[in-house]
Amino acid sequence: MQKKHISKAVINRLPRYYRYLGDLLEKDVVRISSKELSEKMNVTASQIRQDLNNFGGFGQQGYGYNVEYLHTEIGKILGLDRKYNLIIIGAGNLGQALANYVDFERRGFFIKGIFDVNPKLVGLSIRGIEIRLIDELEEFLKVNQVDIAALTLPKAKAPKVASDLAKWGIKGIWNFAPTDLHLVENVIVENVHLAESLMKLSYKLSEQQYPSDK
Amino acid sequence: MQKKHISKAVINRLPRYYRYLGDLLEKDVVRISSKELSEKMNVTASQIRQDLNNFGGFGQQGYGYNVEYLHTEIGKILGLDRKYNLIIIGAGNLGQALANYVDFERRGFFIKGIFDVNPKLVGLSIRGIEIRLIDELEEFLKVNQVDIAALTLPKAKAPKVASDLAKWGIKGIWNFAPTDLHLVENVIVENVHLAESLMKLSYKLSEQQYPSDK
DNA sequence: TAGATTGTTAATCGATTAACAATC
DNA sequence: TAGATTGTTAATCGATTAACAATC
Repeated sequence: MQKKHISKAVINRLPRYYRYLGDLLEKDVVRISSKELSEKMNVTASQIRQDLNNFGGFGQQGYGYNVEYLHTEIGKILGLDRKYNLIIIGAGNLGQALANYVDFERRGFFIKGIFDVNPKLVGLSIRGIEIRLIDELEEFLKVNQVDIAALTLPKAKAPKVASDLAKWGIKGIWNFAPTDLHLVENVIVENVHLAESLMKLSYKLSEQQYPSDK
Repeated sequence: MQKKHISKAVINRLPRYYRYLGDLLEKDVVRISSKELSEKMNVTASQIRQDLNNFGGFGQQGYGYNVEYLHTEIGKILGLDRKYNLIIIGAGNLGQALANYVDFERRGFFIKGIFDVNPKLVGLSIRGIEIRLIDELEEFLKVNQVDIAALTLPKAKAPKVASDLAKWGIKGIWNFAPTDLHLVENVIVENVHLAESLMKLSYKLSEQQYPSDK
C-alpha cells in the first residue's frame, strides 16, 4: 500500500489537536464535532477533517468524534504510545531546567543522563540523575539505549557533539543551540530556537506600533 | 502608501536570515549573492529574493547583497534596533534559565524583574535581578515601563496572569505555558510549546522507523 | 425516518519556484 | 562593454476552504 505523504503543516498541527483533546478529556467531554472543535481552536472545521483524514476515518457521520478515541489515535500517530530514553548534553541553566521538567515523563520521555564539559558539575544530581563528564558519553551510549539527545550547549560546541552523537547511534536530536545542524540523513533534528522566537515577537510588536495603513 | 501584507511564512524565515548573515559577518564576509546564501541555508535563491523584496531592494544587480547592510536592515525589520524591557513571570527552572540567558541582552532584551507566587523565592537574586512576589506586579508595572512578559508558569495559572498583564498594559507575551492564551487584540502572543516540539520529534522518529513505502 | 456530521471531491487561495528583463 | 545577479512577473505547486454526497 502506498502511504500518503503527510505535509509538514499537518504534522505541526497534530500536537495542538492532541492538547485540545487532552483538555476536553479532562473535562469529561465524550464527543465533539469538527465544528465545535474548530470554534475552540480557531481553525476551520474543514481543515480538521482534512487533517484527520490523512490518517484514516476517526469519526462517525451524524455523531462527530469520540474524544478519548481520537486523543488516543493522535497519540499513536505522534508516537506517544511508546517510551523514549533521553539524555541532555549541556548542564547549564536550560539543560537543568529540562531535567527538572517532570511533565515529559508523563508523556513517556525518560531522562537517563546529563552530560557536561565542566568537571565541577560532575557528581551533582538533578532529580536523581547525576551529571557526568561528556568524555563518558560514548561509553554511556554503548551501555544504555538512548533515543533522543537534547542539546543545550553553546552554538560553537553543538556541531561536533551532534556529529558524535549521530556516529554513536542517536536517532533524534532536540536542538536548543542557535545553529542549524547538518547531519546524516537518518538522524532527525527538531530545533527550538528561543532567540528566533523572541525576534518574531519583537517583529510583531514593532509592526503593531507602526501599523500598516491598509 | 499602501503597505504590503507580509505573510507569516516570510516572517518566520527572517530570524534565520538574520542569524546566517550574523554568522557571515563574524567571518568577515563582505558580500553574498542570493545563490550562495541559498546553498548555505538550503532554500531556493528565488525565495530569498522574493522574501527580501517584500521589504525593499537591499541588493545590487551584478553584485549581490552587502552582508553588513543586509544584516542591519533585517535587524531593523525585526525591531532589533531598539531596546525592550522584559519581566519573567514564574521563577521555576525555566524562568530562572531564561533570566540567566545573557545572550538576550546582547540583542537588546533587558530583564527587569522576576515574579513568583512562592514567598520562599522572594529575595533571591538572579544576575542581580531579585525575585518578587507576584502580588507586587501591578504596582511594579505602574512604576516601570515593561514591554514584554515571559510566562514560565503552570498552565492553570497562565490565563489569569495573562489577562492581568494585558489589563496592566503589557504589549507582548512570550508564552511558555502549554496553553493558548486568548487575549485582547492589541496584545501580541508568541508561543514556545516545548512539549509540542518534543512530540514533533517523536512523530518524525516513529515515521522513520516505519518508513512509507513510496 | 430525519437530522447531523463525516469523509472526500472540487474550487479557491496563497506560497514557492522559474524565468527573464533591467541594471549594476 | 560583457558578465553577473538582482528585482519582478508569470507559472507551478501545494495547502486551505467550500461544497456535498454518503451514512450513521
